[in-house]
Amino acid sequence: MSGGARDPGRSVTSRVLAILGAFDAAHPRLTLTEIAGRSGMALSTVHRLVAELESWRAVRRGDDGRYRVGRLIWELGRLAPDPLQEIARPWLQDLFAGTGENVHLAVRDGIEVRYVDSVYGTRDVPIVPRGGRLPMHPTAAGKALLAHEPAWFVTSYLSRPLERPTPHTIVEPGRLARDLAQVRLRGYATAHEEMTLGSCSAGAPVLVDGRPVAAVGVVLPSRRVRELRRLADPLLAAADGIAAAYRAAVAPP
Amino acid sequence: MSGGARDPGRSVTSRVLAILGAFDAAHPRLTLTEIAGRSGMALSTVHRLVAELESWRAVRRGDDGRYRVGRLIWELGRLAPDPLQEIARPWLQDLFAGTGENVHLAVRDGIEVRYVDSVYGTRDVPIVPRGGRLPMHPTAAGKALLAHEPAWFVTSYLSRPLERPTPHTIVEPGRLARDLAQVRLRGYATAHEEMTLGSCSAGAPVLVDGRPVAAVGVVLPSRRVRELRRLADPLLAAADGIAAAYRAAVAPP
DNA sequence: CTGGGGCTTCCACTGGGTGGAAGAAACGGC
DNA sequence: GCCGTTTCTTCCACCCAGTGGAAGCCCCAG
Repeated sequence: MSGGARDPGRSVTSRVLAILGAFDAAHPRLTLTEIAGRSGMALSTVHRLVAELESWRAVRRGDDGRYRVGRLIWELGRLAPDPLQEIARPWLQDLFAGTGENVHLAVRDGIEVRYVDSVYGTRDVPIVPRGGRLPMHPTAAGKALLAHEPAWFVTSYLSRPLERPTPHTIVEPGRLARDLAQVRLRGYATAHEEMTLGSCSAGAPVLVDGRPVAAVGVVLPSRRVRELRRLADPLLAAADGIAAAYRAAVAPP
Repeated sequence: MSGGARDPGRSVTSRVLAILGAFDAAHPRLTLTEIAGRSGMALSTVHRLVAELESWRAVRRGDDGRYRVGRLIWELGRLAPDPLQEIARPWLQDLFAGTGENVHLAVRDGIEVRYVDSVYGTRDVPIVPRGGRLPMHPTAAGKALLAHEPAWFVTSYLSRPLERPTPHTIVEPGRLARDLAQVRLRGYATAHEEMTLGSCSAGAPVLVDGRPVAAVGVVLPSRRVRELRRLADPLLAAADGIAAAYRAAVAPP
């Protein structure tokens, strides 16, 4: 460009993105003046660029005269992969590095847990393959998620016959409900040979705005059950770290 | 700009948006050359702009060398209100204009239906206020939605004691399941004084990729039950119209 | 070794971009 | 209803950032 550009060296592209970047979770509706202030540009420049963005429906002017993010961006946003996994990976790596145990990341899929990522060494415990799905109540990650689902979901989950992959699986609604209450209290769930004989695990929920977005888990051979306690702190730290990072991604500074 | 611009009159802003607009549901991953082709710009221009977009994380280069929509856009997309209501309104208006009956739009919220919009005249049937919530099984819109939820959801919904606001409410799991099968077959649901004595209704699901995104409904006073049949066609047309428009919004041309 | 497709870099040329300022419109206090 | 304040819109002289053709690079398949 040119003109009396007070700030030469700044590209038009960066200006356009600065305008879009002025919107965040804390400021989803902005006036022209606010956009100018937040993006550090002259009001008239913002005025012109915003008008063009509006004609492309990248932003939209509401009835209140304020601008919001528009439909074009909404549509494009759906094309981007959910960054959950990407955000979580470093924490999984750290957790694995710090403990040496097999760790994984899981999300709820209907009434099952889906294991979406894992970091593991050579420990001899069974690994659920990526994308693998299991019922929720016999797994630590599943219980961590279930414990934080809305009451109606938990109630309806408990009010049906539950699978029992091992004799240790908890299938009595009352006992399972008490277990879940315990999970909410402690902050993490455990499972002792409830899914597979020979291994136990712990799982902590990744809570974003109270919603269980995912769960982080560790698996150990049963003979080392006692060590689960030791793993609780790093596990919770990882889960909270992921939650904070995810929250930050959804609501940038 | 300037230079040998083959296409003077085109602003930088429009170029940036044309690049982003090159991505759609059918083309979520694009090479540089493809972006250039789809946006009608010189490769070198695209190269430079895309590099800058990447530095802002508006796009992102995958391991395969192709570009995808980036995190910035993903984050911004979450700030835009879901255009469902906006998309549906014209169809609701048309439906109301064509039938003269009170019509509404509803979505599922947990295990209830939430009425998010309505268009109504002076007909003397009770109106559910915007944002109002009701159980799913006694309402036509609720049954339209429920009928297309995944099996696990329906099963668990049916396997608990169901509220019975009127003596006509269907609460027997078997009968309700048969009713839902019927809904899937006919394409729309009906409710005869199942929620409120004195009024009946019909509801059709808005199906996008098989998912019940919303439901459109009409309410009549009970004495005019017979007219529900007559309303089925326009109702289904509206639901399909909304589905097509919503689908188009999620996956632009 | 050669051809080709996709990506990257370079650079002479130029017209689209800039922001201060003035004017219009909407708002709010009295 | 009047007037000061805030926000938005329009205008325009100035000029540098943007453009795209072309040449070079890299990798892979034949």
